[in-house]
Amino acid sequence: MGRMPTSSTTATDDIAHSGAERLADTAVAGDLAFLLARANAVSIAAANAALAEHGLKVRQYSVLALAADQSRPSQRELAEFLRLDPSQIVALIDELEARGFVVREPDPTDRRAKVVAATAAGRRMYAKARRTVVASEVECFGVLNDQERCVLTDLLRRLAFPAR
Amino acid sequence: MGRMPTSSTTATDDIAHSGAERLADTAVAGDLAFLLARANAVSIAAANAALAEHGLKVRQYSVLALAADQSRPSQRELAEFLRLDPSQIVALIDELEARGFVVREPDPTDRRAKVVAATAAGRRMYAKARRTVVASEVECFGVLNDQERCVLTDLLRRLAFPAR
DNA sequence: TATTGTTATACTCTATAACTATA
DNA sequence: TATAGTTATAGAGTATAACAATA
Repeated sequence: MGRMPTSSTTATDDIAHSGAERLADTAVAGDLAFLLARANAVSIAAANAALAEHGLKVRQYSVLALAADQSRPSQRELAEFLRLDPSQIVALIDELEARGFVVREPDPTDRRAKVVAATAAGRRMYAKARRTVVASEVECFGVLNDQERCVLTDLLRRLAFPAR
Repeated sequence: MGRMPTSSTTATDDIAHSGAERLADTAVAGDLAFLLARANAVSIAAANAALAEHGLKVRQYSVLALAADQSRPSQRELAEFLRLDPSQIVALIDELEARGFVVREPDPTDRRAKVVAATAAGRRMYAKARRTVVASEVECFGVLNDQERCVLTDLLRRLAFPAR
């Protein structure tokens, strides 16, 4: 299924409208790729709505989260992990850096590489943003119980990081 | 998580590179929204690679599939079901119509609406495209067994079409 | 007054190739 | 010769508002 649009609707908006319901019995509606795409669209809409109050987009939030971790990722690692082109990472970090949330530090072991690290302000922003994202995920994924979310996490992890 | 890019890599490309592996233990990597986004990116890449030989994009394939069904969707229904803006549906159908795969028919019950129906050529193309898409899904979702795919379908359906 | 399809436009995201500095 | 980051740019996707025809 295609990349679905990031709607600006809030997580509480009604999402399956009457028109779409009539199509819910088609073969497409049972297709795993389609359901994955639509579920993702719902999830992104919820996360974007939650992050808007912090002036963050979901993409920047992901980078900030990885920078706020102790993992000290290089830009190349971020690109691979987030499945973005390295050239896209540049702008993403430029903006986070301009807002004082992350810094580029030289990698002592490879002078070509730059490590992305969160500043104190970045960690604070991440903590704040994370709370609203978690809240939005409760709305979004709360239709599943704890065990179901565990099962889903396991299944998705295997799809997201297929063994080579 | 952000909309992830549609890579033009084939489904058999190695997807979890060495760089990304180091980040696989971060909090982000266990986040449902992130895994959903990344699994979707993997799935889309596989489907796009499969559809390229038919000159179709995954978005057009979805519309064609729904038109080839007996469901006779209106453009508005397609928009809601696929979570696209109605204005995007126009160009999508324009192209499918120009290639002779679908036609816009007047809805006898509402003269504002247009029903999208597949032509014979459209149904043939859909049948052909479907075979390669199914094959690509085997590659993509084949890491799960039958039962796991069933469970995943159920869980995703509830996320994709949350009760109102 | 509201809805369907359409057009137009601005904006964001994505893909690609080239360049620099290091390895 | 290959890799990390960067720049530039063209193309695809997305969001928004307005319009004519119809309800």
